Amino acid sequence: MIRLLLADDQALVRGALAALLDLEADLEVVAQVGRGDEVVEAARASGAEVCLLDIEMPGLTGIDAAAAVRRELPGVRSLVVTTFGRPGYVRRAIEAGASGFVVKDTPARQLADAVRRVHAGLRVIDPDLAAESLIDGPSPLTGRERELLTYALDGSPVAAIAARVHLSEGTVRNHLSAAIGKTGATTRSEAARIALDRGWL
Amino acid sequence: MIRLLLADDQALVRGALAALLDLEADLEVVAQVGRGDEVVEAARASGAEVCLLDIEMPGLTGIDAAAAVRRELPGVRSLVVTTFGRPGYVRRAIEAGASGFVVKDTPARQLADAVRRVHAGLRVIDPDLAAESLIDGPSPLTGRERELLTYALDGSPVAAIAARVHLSEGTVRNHLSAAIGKTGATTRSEAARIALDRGWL
DNA sequence: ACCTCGGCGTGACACCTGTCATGCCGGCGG
DNA sequence: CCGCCGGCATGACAGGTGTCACGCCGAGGT
Repeated sequence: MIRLLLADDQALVRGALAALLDLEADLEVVAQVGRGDEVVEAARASGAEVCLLDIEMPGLTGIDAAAAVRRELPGVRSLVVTTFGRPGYVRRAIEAGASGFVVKDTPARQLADAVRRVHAGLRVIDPDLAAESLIDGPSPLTGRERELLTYALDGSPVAAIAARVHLSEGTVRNHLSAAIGKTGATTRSEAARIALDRGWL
Repeated sequence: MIRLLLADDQALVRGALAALLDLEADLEVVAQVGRGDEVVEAARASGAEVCLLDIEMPGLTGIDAAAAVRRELPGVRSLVVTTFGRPGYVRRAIEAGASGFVVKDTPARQLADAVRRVHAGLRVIDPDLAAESLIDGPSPLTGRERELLTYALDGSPVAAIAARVHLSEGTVRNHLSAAIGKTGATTRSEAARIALDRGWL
């Protein structure tokens, strides 16, 4: 009997996944949480062996939660399940100590197998995403560039960003210009969108 | 026995919802599709009585699919289930003839009840969203404004948008300026993001 | 110690962008 | 019929934006 923890902020999806996995004779969902920062505590309390983690969660992302599980509960394995197949996510999830990475549009029947493989100590990674994450490599953005791009995501004017990070407008423009070059974009909004798509933020 | 059709582009979520709803004694999932433009045909072939429709789907949105069901199969009711609780979505879903609107972070056990209510001819609408969609009213954007905003979503320069719709750059700037005023934004990217959040696009 | 290199920060310049005043056109009520 | 209004289109002007050349500093390599 494999003991499972489910973490997803959408209650409907969480409950539905629980129903799906409980149908398997050798799987048992022993805990469900809706926030990333509740994962470690719930896993410890319930004695979970495998954690199914969504990335987009309040409190802590699924990737950071996987790192926390790795650190606090070394025997527990993590399987990251997410909506968005962003190449950078795969890399970061694996570096954080996750044993597997699956996107939400894989067939439902494969999920239980993925859980079993992870529990057995194997790695499970979506092959398309693995290839994609290899070809475009790790994020080329520097720390400042990444930070300023996240502020630029909502289309804020340069002046607002400059004030927020206590920098000259010229400096902000310069970092963003570098990011525009590295993403192949022509405006900072486009650069921010591209970086987000690739999981660089 | 209520006959259900499930439409969601994420196979994992679709399968999980099927598992969840099949647990109910009086519900039966008779069809599953991953595209909006397959809904009507599958509903007809399977004799579904209620359609559970996600909004974000390839081919046709869940809202447009609800309208198509309304038109082609008048006896069949639609329940829209979506990730994003955007006020404009509720209004448009109801106008399209959907009988219910539920967001994906409602508790799983309430979903079956929502299906039963819709099947019985009642309306099921998330109360918070209903209130929100009333206070900020329908979209104040004109046709052109909405069109140009969608093109501005990815941060394209004005020149690119102007070329795409065969208009002068000045005209494009003017429409976008109007949209900026109506959304309370200060840049077109911000305006596009706000309009998207409210379901105006 | 010296050099080099990459990240960071700054200001000047050319260009793009948002605002405004203006005009055209179709629909609607007096 | 006529005036009025709202949507659409355009160009001029002021201000915001991306690019560039430059300088500073700390981390390796020689």
